[in-house]
Amino acid sequence: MPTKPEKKRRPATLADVAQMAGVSIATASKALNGRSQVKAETRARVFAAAEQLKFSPNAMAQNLISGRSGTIGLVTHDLEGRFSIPTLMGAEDAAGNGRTSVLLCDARGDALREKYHVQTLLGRRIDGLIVVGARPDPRPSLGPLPVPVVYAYAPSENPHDTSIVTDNRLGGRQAAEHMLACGRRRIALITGDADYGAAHDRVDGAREVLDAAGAEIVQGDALYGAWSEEWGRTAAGLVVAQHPDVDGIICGSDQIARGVLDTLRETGRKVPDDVAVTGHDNWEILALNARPQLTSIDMRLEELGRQAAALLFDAIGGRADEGVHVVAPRLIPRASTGPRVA
Amino acid sequence: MPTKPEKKRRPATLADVAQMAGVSIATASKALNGRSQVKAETRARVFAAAEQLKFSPNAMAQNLISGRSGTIGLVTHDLEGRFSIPTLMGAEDAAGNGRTSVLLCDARGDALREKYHVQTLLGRRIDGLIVVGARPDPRPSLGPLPVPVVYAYAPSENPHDTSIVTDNRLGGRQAAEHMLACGRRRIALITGDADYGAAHDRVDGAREVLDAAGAEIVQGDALYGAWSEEWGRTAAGLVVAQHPDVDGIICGSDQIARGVLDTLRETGRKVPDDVAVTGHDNWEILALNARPQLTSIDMRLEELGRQAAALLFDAIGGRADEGVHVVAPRLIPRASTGPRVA
DNA sequence: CGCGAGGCCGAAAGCCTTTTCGGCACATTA
DNA sequence: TAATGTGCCGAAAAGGCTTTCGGCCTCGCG
Repeated sequence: MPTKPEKKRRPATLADVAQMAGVSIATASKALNGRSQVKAETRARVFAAAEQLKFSPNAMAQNLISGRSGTIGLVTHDLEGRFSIPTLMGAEDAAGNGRTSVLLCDARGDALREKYHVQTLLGRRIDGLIVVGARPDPRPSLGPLPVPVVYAYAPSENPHDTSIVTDNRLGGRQAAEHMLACGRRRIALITGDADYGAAHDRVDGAREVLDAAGAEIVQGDALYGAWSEEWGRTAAGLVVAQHPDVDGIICGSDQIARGVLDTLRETGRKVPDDVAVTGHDNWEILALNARPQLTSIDMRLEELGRQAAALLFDAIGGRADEGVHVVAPRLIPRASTGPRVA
Repeated sequence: MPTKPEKKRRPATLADVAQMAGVSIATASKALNGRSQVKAETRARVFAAAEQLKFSPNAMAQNLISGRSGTIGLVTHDLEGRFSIPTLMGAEDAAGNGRTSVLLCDARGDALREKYHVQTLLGRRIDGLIVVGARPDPRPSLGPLPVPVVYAYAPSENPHDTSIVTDNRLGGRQAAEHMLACGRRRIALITGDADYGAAHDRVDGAREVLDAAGAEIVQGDALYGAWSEEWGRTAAGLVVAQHPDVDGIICGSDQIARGVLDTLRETGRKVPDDVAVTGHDNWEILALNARPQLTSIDMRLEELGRQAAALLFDAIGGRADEGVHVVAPRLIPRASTGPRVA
């Protein structure tokens, strides 16, 4: 059946409420906002009228006065990506609990699109901006903007901007320390694309710990390749062929670790009895479905996002805190690591 | 150069531009908006002033007049989820190309939180609302709202709402037809949680095609279990033990398919020579890393999101199109299917 | 009874922009 | 010259709300 041409009923305004309650607009406003200069009985009348008219204050008008929009912009570069989403979640969470809403834009790694989005967001008078990167390497600064900016996951190249990132070096250390705690002494490092600073940071952290403990890094250095299971299988094949006595493999990602586990199983190594394996990212869909389930480094990205929002709110409140902040990851122990079984 | 002691550098307003250009506010507005009643030379002066002051019109004031906010709300229930994100991307894409921005809220499957978010979104005078579900089963309607609503991925229970979903039944048919095209005649169906309507829809679609072709469904019915690799391994073990002559397995998800592939390899079956396998969802991180790479049904969720936005814009424009719309999935052929090799 | 003190309420300004409409200056026509 | 156009521009209202400030009324106290 066709739509009934109902008269377009615009939403109730404060004036409507005031009229129904028999008071002035000013009084209605004060009543609804809890100002003290209204008699209790009057206030009740106003509330009743507002209720009946389903009045909800026009945020645009309110913001026009206050000069604040009660929104923050969230520009992401990787909406389909694994890493930006949890960050976004944390930020949305921190914002949603308050009175601010999130305007989302996806710039898809395109600087031009980013600029365009930032411009329209500024036109909407956002109170602040969070920029979520697609990968952890530093990115160009947006330059001075009329509102505070926080760079999350990917830090700004400008140290005077406010950034918050995950501590990849510490993640590497945690993996290595865990290996040592499991009694492993001949460790292989298999990681992804050497173009990623994060790959090196994780390796550096691990090497620092292993060197200090006098443990061996088989082949002397990490194996760089790709962030894929395929590379994990290949690299693990190399390692077990050339160093049959390897007893621990630290992987730069959970995908790589999945590949490593496959090769180990197919070459007859028991995990963790013969070889312990750690992943990185704690991507549960991979880590929990692995055989055995995968010990992994959780970057706590959601927490990162939450803190990004917290930093932003601080900056909006005038307490800017420039520089690069870090969120400590944590190791989630599962069945792929444990003591050696000789 | 006498600089005024500006205490707080608020963003430039139209009045500032007008003053600098030596014209009235009205003229400045008309100049910037391309109205015809301005002399070219005057217009140039205004533009120059705007440029210099970095003027960007206050969207809140504009919207206050027009009554439209130029924003749409996007309520998701599964921000970390695999399925809502592409839908959200498509919607963001469709909106971002126009002049509308997206206000994002995550309700986390909580109806109360959803209600709260919808309320604040309405306060912000969104022009429309998209609700993205976490799973494809029908969900309660939000009831009549002062703005158009489109339910994406999870349809509304109310057939008079506008919903858009993926065609799971067709997805099942596509998988089955592909199996037949590959010459398979003894097919097993392994799928996930029987609580999901989508699981049944996919099975029904497949059965319809297989029955029509007179092909055998081993064990007579689908095996329902969980959406996990573990279940895929287990179920595949059952199937090959009881029906050694199975030559095709249609899986309800890529995760299940991954598990199935593992078991097939470990029981010495060659894929696709002995058994062909299809997944569902085309989750590339799983499908592309599988051995062999996995043929899968792509639900085209991004397209679904785009169409959701398109439907919403239509409704905002007065051309509402109620009912449940479907997006056709498509099969992505990869190495896990192919002709039998006797 | 007079007077200051509060307690409540309402008129009006203001936020920033768009849009309507009236007015002014100049050119054209009768 | 007077009447009519035409092209540009500006005053002012509108949009919904908050806030300031002045005014009225009642009350308590001297």
